[in-house]
Amino acid sequence: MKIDELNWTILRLLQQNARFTNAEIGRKIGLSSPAVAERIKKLEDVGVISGYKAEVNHIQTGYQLKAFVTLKAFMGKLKPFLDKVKEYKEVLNCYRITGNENLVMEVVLYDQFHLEEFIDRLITYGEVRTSIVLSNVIENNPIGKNR
Amino acid sequence: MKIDELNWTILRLLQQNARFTNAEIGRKIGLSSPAVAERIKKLEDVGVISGYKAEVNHIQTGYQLKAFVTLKAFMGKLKPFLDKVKEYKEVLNCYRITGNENLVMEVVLYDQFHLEEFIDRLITYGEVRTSIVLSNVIENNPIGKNR
DNA sequence: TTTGAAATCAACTATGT
DNA sequence: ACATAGTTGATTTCAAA
Repeated sequence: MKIDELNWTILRLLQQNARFTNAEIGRKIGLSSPAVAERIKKLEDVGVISGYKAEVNHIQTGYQLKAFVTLKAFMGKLKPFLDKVKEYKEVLNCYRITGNENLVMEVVLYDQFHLEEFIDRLITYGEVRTSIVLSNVIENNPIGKNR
Repeated sequence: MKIDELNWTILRLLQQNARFTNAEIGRKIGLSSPAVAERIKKLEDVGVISGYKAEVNHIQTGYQLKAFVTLKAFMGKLKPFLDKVKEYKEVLNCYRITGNENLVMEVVLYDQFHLEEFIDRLITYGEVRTSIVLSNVIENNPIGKNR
């Protein structure tokens, strides 16, 4: 799909705040609210916009720690783990990756005891590397037209 | 803030689809729409819900590659990079982390040439490790009450 | 429950092929 | 002449008081 300048602006705005009304967006880009609605609907239909999500502050919900955990699966252990990981509520995202490790997971945890217990669940499947998040340098930078 | 069962359900629903109306949510959990509105407003005020974001499919927008890139900064190069990275449109998220590396970045790229050019920008600041994302095992699993 | 605002739908208009 | 993208105004639905 062709994404023109106006659509890029709409995408940027909705990535910043999905609750902008069509009228507000229209005011910013110089279109009527039905025209904006039409453009957004098309972006949704084509799959450029795949959904609208509330962003939850994990610390406010009691998850004090966030971490990136990689797994280098033992021989024959990757498939079983791919099934198992779906049951882990702590895992926000899990990706297959190239390189020395097979998977990287973004996880939230209550505290260091929770982290320890979580790692214990993984070590039967492979080598585990854990990087605890200290701070956010950039968070949810909207995708835009670049270069 | 105390988050009861109903609020956890509301959070789960809004993380799946931020466009549920108060009435729809109310129907699912057996509350009136104003009651739901009041609960959501409190979750927002307290900061449990920090925003509502449109989710954009990066492949549909022309970014064929997604990767995790870590940086182990050279002596004295971390601070300069923390300033510089804010200018990089490819970087969706960037976190300070514990461990051998200082930073992990989630980036989107047009193609392997773009990736090469991006890495070239980083190598003056430190050691770079790149893991290209092959597939999503778990994507945007909502935070919930667990264990 | 009521009020105001916003989304939706219909009909019409302008522009470009 | 037809297709595409936009406006305007009426109706319905939603959210805020």
